[in-house]
Amino acid sequence: MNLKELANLLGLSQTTVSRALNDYPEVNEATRKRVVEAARANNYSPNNRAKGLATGRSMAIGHVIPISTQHEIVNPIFADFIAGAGQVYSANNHDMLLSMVPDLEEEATYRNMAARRSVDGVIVHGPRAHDPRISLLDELGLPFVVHGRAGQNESDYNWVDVNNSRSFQRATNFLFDLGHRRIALVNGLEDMDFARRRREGYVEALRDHGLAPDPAIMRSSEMTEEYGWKAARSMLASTNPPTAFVVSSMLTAIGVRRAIGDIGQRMGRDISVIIHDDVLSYLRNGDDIPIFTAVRSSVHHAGRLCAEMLLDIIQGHTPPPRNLLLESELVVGGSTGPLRA
Amino acid sequence: MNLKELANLLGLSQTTVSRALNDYPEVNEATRKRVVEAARANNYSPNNRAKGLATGRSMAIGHVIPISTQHEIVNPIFADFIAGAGQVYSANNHDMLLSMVPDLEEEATYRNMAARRSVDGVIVHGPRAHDPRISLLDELGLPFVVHGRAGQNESDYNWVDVNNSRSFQRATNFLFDLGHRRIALVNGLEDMDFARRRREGYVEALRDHGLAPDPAIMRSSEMTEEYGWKAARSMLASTNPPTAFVVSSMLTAIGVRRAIGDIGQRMGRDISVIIHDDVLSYLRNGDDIPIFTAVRSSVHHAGRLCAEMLLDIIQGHTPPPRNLLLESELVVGGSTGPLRA
DNA sequence: AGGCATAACCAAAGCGCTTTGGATAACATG
DNA sequence: CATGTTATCCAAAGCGCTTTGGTTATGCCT
Repeated sequence: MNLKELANLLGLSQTTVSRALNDYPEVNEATRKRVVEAARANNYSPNNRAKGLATGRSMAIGHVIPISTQHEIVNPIFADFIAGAGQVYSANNHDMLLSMVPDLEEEATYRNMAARRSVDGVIVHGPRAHDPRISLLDELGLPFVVHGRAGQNESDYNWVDVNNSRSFQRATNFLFDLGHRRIALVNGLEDMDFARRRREGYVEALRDHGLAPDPAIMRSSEMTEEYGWKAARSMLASTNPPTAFVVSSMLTAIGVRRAIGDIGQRMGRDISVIIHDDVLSYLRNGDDIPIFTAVRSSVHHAGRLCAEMLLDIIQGHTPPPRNLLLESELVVGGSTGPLRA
Repeated sequence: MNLKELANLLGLSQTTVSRALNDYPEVNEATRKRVVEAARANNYSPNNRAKGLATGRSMAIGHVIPISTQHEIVNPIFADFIAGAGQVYSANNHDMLLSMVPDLEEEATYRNMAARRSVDGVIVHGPRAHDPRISLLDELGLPFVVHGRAGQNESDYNWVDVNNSRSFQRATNFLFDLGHRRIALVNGLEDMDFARRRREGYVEALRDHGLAPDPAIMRSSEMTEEYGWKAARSMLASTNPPTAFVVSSMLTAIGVRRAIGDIGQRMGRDISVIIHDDVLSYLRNGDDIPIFTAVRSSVHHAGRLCAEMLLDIIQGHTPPPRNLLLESELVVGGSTGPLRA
C-alpha cells in the first residue's frame, strides 16, 4: 500500500493524505482522523527512501565502530552504548546505520556516508589522543558527536565524555587513604584519549602524595582479561610488588583477580583493586554489594546522551558546539581494604 | 555533485553516465573510462535513497537485537557476530541497519521494516524454543536468516546454527572420561533454543553413563558472571557437591571459577570446568594454552556465514530454504583434570 | 451586495536515480 | 542500392513521497 493507493481509496488527493499524516494544520480534523484510521487499517507506512528523497533527510544516524587492526578487537562497551543510543533513535523515528570497519578504513567510510547522504549525522567512537576524524567530519559538513574527546580544541566540536582524569585521581586517592603507597596502574591503550587522561589523573594523585610515577608498575594495553592477568602476575612477582591496583576495566580486573588468586592471595584483604566500571549489562559489578570498588559511569547512559545531543543538533534546536562532561561516582565494594602491615 | 551535474560536465546524458558507472555493456570502453575518472575526480557517489527508490532495493540488511526485558541485558556475543556480518556487507556494498528493541516490541519492529521497505532482508537473533518471528517474517515476505534455530519445522526456513546438543554431549563425555560422575550444568536461559539443545546433549551423555539428570545440579539463567558465581557457590556448598561443571559461556565460567577460589579450591586440580567458547574478541580463552577446556565455535564466523547466506538468497542465487549446521571443536585447556580420589 | 479573509482541498513539480524505448551513425549483407 | 545489424548514445517516464502554488467554498464585514 502506497500513498497514491491510500489517497484513491479515501477519495482524497495525495497532498491531503500526506499532510494529514504529517500533522499539518491545513486539514480538517475529521478528515485527518479518517485518514489516520485508514492508514492503520491498511497497514500503511511511508516508504523510507521516497520520504528521504523528497525531504533531503535520511532519518538515520551512522555509527562507525573502529575495529582495532592490531588486535581485531571490538570494544565490549559498544554494545551497551548502542543499546542506549538506539532507544533514543527509536523514540524519534530514526534508524541506526552501523559500520564496523578496520580503523584504517574509517576515513573512506565517513566520506562515503557523506557523499551518498545515507545518514543525517554520525557518532564518533573511540577517539584517539589526536584524532583526524574530527577535522574530516568538519570538512564533510556531517553533523557529529564524539563519545569521548580528542585532545585538540575541545570546545570546537560536540562531545559527551566522562571526567576520566578526575575519576582516576579519586580512585588513586582512595587507595592512598587506605594506607597504600605502592599503587599500580593497569590502563587501556594510551593512544586512546580516555586512557591518556586516566593516566594523568593517576599521576596527579601520586604527585599529590609526593610520589613519582614508576614505569615498573604502569601498564597499558588492550583491555582484555588475559592482559590483566599477565600484567598483574608480572608486577606481583617483581622485587617491589604493588599492594594495590587501579584498573581501567572490569574485564581486565577479572584477570588481575585471577593473578592474585594464583599466588594464594586474596583480593580485598591482601591486595586492593579499584576499577573503572562502565556498568555493562552482562558484566554487572555484583547486584547487592559491589564485587569491585569502582568509579562508575554508565556507558548505556552515555549512549542516550550522545544520541539526544546529536538529534538536537540535527534538528537545529541548539547551536553547536555542545559539550557534556560527566562525573563518575565512587562506590565501595569488596575489592579494597587497608594496607596490611 | 549529482548525476545530472556530472553528466552535464561530461557532455553526456544521465543515461549513459549511469550505465557507465553500473557496468552496462552498451557503452563505449573509452567513454566508460572517462566517466569513471570524472566520477572519482569530482568525488561523486550516487545518492543512496534515490538509487533505492529507482531500483526498489535498499541495499541494507536489518538486524533486530532483542533486549531481554526481564534483565535489560544485551547478549555480549552480538558485538562479534555483528562485526563478522558487517565485513560481508561492506564487501558487498550493503548497509547494516540495527535495531535494539525490548523483546516485546520485536513484532512491531519487523512489521515496520517491511512496510517502510527500509531493508532487503533481516537476520534473526536469539531464537526462542518456539519463536513466532519466523512465521511473522514469512507472512511479511521479508527474506531472513536465523542465527540459531527455533524448534518448529527446521527445514522450512534459513538458518545457521552450531550443533549445540552434540557439542554439550561431547563436553560432558569428556568429563566422564576423566572419571567424573557428579557433573553440574550451568546453562543459559532455557526458553532460548540453544540452551534447550545444550541441556539435551548434557542429559544424553548422562543417560549414556547410566545416570539420571539431577535438578539439584542443573541451573539455568541469563549468562552473567554473577550467576555463575552464585550457582557454583550454592552447588559446592550442598551435601553432595559436583566435582565438575559444564558451563554455557566463558563469562559465567569466570563466576564459577571465582566460587571455586572462594572455598580455597583450585580449578583444574580440585574441580573441573568445561565451557562453551564463542571466541569473543575481547574475551579470549588464553592466547597460548587455553585457560578453559572448551567446545568452541566462533560467533564472528557465524556472523559472516549468516550474512553471506542472506545476501545470496536476496540475490536469488540459491533457492531457500538453506541450512548450515556447524560442529564445534573440543580444545583442552587448564580447567579440567582427572577426578581426585 | 460586493469584497475579503480563511478553511480545506488539489494538481503538478521535484528530489536523484534507473530503465524503457527509441534515435543515429557506421558497417556489413545480398 | 536497399536493408539489416550493431554499437553507442539519448529523452523521458517512473520510483513514492513532500511541497509549492494554486482553486473553491464558506463566512464575515461594511
